[in-house]
Amino acid sequence: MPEAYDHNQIELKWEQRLRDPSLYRADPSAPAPKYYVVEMLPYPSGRLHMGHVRNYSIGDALARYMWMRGYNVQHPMGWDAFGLPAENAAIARGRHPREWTISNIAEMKRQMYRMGFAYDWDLEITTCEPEYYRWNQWFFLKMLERGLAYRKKAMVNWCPKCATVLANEQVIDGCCWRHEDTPVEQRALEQWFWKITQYADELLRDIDTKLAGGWPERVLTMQRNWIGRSEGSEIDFTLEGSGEKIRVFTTRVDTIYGATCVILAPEHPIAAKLLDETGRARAKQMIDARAHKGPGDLEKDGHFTGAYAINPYSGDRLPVWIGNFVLMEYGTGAIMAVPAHDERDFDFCKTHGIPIRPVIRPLDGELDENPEAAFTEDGIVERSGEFSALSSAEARRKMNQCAEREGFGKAAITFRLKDWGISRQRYWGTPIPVIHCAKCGTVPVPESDLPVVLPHDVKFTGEGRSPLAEVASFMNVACPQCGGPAKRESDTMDTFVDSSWYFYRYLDPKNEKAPFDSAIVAKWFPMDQYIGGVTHAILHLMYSRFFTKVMRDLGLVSNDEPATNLFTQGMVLGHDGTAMSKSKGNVVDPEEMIEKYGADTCRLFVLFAAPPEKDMPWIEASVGGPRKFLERVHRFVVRNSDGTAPGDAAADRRALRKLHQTIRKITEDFTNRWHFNTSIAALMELINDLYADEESLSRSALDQISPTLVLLLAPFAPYLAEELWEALGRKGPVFRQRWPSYDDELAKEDAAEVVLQVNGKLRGRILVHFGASSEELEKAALADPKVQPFLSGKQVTKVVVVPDKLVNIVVR
RNA sequence: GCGGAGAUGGCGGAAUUGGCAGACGCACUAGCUUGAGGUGCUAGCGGGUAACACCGUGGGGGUUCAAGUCCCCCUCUCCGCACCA
Repeated sequence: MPEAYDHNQIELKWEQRLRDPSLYRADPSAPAPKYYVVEMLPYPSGRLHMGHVRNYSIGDALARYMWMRGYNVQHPMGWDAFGLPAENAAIARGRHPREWTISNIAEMKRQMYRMGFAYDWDLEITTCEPEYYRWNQWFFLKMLERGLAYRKKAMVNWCPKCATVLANEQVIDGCCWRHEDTPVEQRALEQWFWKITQYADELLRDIDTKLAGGWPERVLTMQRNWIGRSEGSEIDFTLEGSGEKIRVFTTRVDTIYGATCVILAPEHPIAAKLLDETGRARAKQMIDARAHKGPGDLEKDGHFTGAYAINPYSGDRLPVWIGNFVLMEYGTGAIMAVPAHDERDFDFCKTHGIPIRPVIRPLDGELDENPEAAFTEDGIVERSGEFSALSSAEARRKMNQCAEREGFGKAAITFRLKDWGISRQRYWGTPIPVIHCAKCGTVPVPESDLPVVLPHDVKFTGEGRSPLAEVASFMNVACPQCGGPAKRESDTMDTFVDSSWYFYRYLDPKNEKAPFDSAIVAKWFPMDQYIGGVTHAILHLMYSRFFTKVMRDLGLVSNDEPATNLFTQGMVLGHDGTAMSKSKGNVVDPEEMIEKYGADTCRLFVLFAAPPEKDMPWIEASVGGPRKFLERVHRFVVRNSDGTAPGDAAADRRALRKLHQTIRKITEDFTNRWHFNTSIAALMELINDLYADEESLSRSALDQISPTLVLLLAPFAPYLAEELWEALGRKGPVFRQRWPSYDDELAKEDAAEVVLQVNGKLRGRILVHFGASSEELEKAALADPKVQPFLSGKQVTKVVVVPDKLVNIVVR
């Protein structure tokens, strides 16, 4: 009896032997085509979770397969090491974020080694190290130079009890995460923004021209919606009295003769001027209420300012309101309300007693004088002066021309996409490299002074201003321009900055002169494959795309997009089919599973349980299947590794045929759609067949089958593959061997099985030689004893023959 | 509300191009093996029937010799966005 499959003994042995990162190194001088595959880097939260195991098992299988296909594979890993949890740990447990983060990284790296992921660890990057984040700062300065970075007042969540700014994820049901009964307020703070909107058009266009086909359609749709381009008009309404202009954005200027009021966002600067004290209190109330907005919709609320504005087309005198449903961040922060032709306006005007004036007639009907609901489709314009009787589309065109001619408006395009607010009132992030000088204003830190190093000794109370603001030695600095006393910026950068370009830095991680060497990047970019969770479909990927375009415009890279292909894997769910969470108690710890079943089994299960793009539940009872399979492979290879074997030609033929069918199947799965669940199922079928014929196989057949089987297993269960490769007396490592090729002739069945149907129902099957003629098949089918009873007393009206496959006899 | 994805045995899933529904695995049942077993092996396993017939891929219609797959209508589930003017 051969020794049993002892996963711990095998895996720990090979983990040690295969530790050298140079084994996984790409060879820059190799003539082989490059393949750059990156899995989204983890946040070092403490331990690997099943989502990581899945993500990295997919990427690892792919990297190993591509190596075996002879590609020059680059496969790095790193740490998204800045972020809020580290700071929370500091507040809750008094551990320094740095120490907490570094020890988490060590732990997770140990786990990744244990899993046997094939990374070139010499490329490792850690975003919280000054060697990395200094280039965030450098990019910030470049953005500033190019006018892509600017400062403006923006609203933040504010907890009055902590007297501190809250991140969105710290706001729970509109209240502070630490004070559940304290509603969050909105406060305006000077913050830094990056002008991603300057690239809105290109970001949108390249979705179709550069990404379609290589990125999941779902992600592209989300990005298109997020960018939200919409064409319309901007029109000035003149305030009665002051003559000040209120500019509104509308996509339906054709309805403007139906406007019955103008509504400003409560934050609108003009609103502050028009409102009295009560009005301003109402505005503040609306702003705060919006922050608490839970899943339930907010009631439409409004307040009349007392002012009137003139419709430039009709001359109508319209009341000016503020309304809680008008967003300052979108369009111009002001709208014209056309209740007859917009549902929201209809709602608003109904509740506030504002008149409704229909001006669009449906193409196939009459103008509804007393509408019960808004008619929002295009139609024929009526009661609109010189524009009457035009179609909506034509009216919009003419009205835009008119606005431009008269100087009170123009055609305009608005994006939903907003500029990227990168300021965080946090400690554990990249310090923003600017200095505030009373004399010179906002002064960038000179490039030669980078990095602006995050100070180590900081108090974490979770209260008060940003922690950095309290560190005098950090804050007080001489102004780089005038040398006078000045203060550093105390905000740090959003951690999405770190993850927007890390895949470039991997290629040249130790460069001290530049973020990376452009020549090296040019060789490897764009990434051939990027793999991660769909949760990052919008923000991370949009910011990464933006960064790439900025880097291109800086002359650093020549690619327009970071990745040609994106793959989004599904989530790993608990046994109850819902997302794993501590509160539900359905969390499965990968390390426990590795202990119990082995890393190879974990990988295999996570790839086998579902196709990789789908969510999959972790059902421990099912893990035994892949485990048993590995045991069977181990047993088969070990006990057949030498000695004589009887040899039965028919059994050999069967086994080799199945072997070649399996190679073909797995090769196709890798090429087409990554359905590794079916690849592994094919391997299971193969081993099942081999067991059935084991006694009869010849020595020479076994000598072909076993090594090939091991090679096929290698991308999915690398540890066992190494062990068996060695047991077969081969020189490793196995993931640097050639992927086996298949022979279609050998894979071919001896005879074609043809299905016999009568009226589309299966009645029998026959074996025939391949390429049998339709006449032959028809004759055989009509004569078949299983088919005959279904023909008696019936008239054959038609016979459909699909050669080598099927005969369908149609009877009446 | 808008947009996207999906619904197949007790469970996870397979069927890639309109051509045998349920591959592979789990669970379950029976037999053999074992001193014993969370072991190994063999067989069975959609419903239905003594066996056939027949029924069966969320529901209803349609196209076709043939539909899980194509078309129309409906229901439900998940995800994203959600007053975007």
